[in-house]
Amino acid sequence: MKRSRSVISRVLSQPAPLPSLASHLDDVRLFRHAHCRGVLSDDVFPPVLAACRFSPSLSCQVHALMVKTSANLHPVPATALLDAYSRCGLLNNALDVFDGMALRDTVAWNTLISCLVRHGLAADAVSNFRSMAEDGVAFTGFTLCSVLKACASLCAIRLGKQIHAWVIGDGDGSVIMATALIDFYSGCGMIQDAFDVFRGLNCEKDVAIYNSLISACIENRQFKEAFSILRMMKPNEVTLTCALSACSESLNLTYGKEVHCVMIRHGFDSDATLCNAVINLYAKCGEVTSGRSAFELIPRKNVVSWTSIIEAYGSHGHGIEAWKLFRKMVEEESNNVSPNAVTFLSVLSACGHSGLVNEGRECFFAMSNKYGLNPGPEHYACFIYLLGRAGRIEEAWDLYYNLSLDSNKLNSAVSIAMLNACKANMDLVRGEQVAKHLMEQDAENPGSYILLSNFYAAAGKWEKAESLRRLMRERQLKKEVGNSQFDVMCCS
DNA sequence: TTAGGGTTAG
Repeated sequence: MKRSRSVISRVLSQPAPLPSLASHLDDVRLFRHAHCRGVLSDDVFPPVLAACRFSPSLSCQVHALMVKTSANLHPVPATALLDAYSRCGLLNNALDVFDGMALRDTVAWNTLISCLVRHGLAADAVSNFRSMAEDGVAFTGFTLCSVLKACASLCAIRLGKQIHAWVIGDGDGSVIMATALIDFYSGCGMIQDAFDVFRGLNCEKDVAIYNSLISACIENRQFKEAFSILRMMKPNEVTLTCALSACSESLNLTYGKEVHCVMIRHGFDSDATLCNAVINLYAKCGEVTSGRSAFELIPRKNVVSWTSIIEAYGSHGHGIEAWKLFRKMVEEESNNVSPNAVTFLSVLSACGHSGLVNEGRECFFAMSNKYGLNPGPEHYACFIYLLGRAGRIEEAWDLYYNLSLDSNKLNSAVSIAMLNACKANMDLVRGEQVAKHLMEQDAENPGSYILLSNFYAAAGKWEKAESLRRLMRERQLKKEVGNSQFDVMCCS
């Protein structure tokens, strides 16, 4: 921020700006001022792009001005533009900027790779890392941190270990690199290697690396270790969010309440991310009312806050309350929050569990018609489950049949929902068609055999039910045994 | 003057 203000003020030939101008909005205003006075130069664009990197429309407007002044032809402003597009979600614009760059230095490649990782294109990130080397551009620690993230998503252990070996050889003992390595090993399920990186670090450890190790423990279900690390450190908001996540995952409500108290004592109770983790803790541990209280106290509720509380009610069978909250979310204009795909899934699921067919239908169609969101297979599965449970087998079948014409929209979750609908409505003919799809989609999943076997058993087709169990044994497929956990409260 | 690490909802 300091840098951006000084650059702009230099352009305007003005004295140092007032401290009150230190916001993104002020940067943009100053930029507009500079533009009106016709004093735009290449070095104005990077700080302004950093200021409007969360706004697609502002990024596009600045891009237009860059074309007008030819600033887009220079690597530094062009890289800043690529980064702005990447951060505000315009992936194709970002890639076009990179393609149009005549000179691509290390930073430009790093920004591209980081952009691809941010948008979930890990394989493309790795292939561009290789292209970078082929083009003779030297990589840096920045590059490797992004590539390690891609390796974790792809579970590319070999490449990740090669990078680790290179880091050791290069003598990069930075805490940032160590954090990236911990994330990589954790993502690949190699928690001991993550601990080895942590123990082997010779420089001062900061709060982020502790947080990373706690997250690694949670991801690998090592809750005891996560709590031990917590006791050794001075927590910040992120630490407490991780701690709450550990409590939710391990259903440790007692410790979760302690963390909630610590959070209030530290004055972190207006942090939306942390408050959302509190809602999730209470919901997972069955205390929906406490979750609701936490929700009501959040000063600026975001889409995750709303979705968390809707999910909390829905998963505990309170479909009507979940529906009411959804209506409140979309009707209160002051919220300035729109439901996303996860919100719709939570609402559909809540309606399904409570038999709210009309509400579920309204929600399903509003998703695309009103909010422009394409339902994914998980939304179709939820809606078909809801229809089947309510005896609307014809409507469920029409939807399923149309989906079966487009393989991108049909997966095993949708087929399982349809098979359950057929089972609930004793529709053997359609059920057998779905069973065929399911075995094509997921023949390695023991759950599919159990489901099909149960379907035939419910229809009285015992021989078919038994033959599926036999086939499962022959293929040595074993379903993982389910388990439940509960705390026993002792009152003296 | 551009790029890298830790957190929340299904």
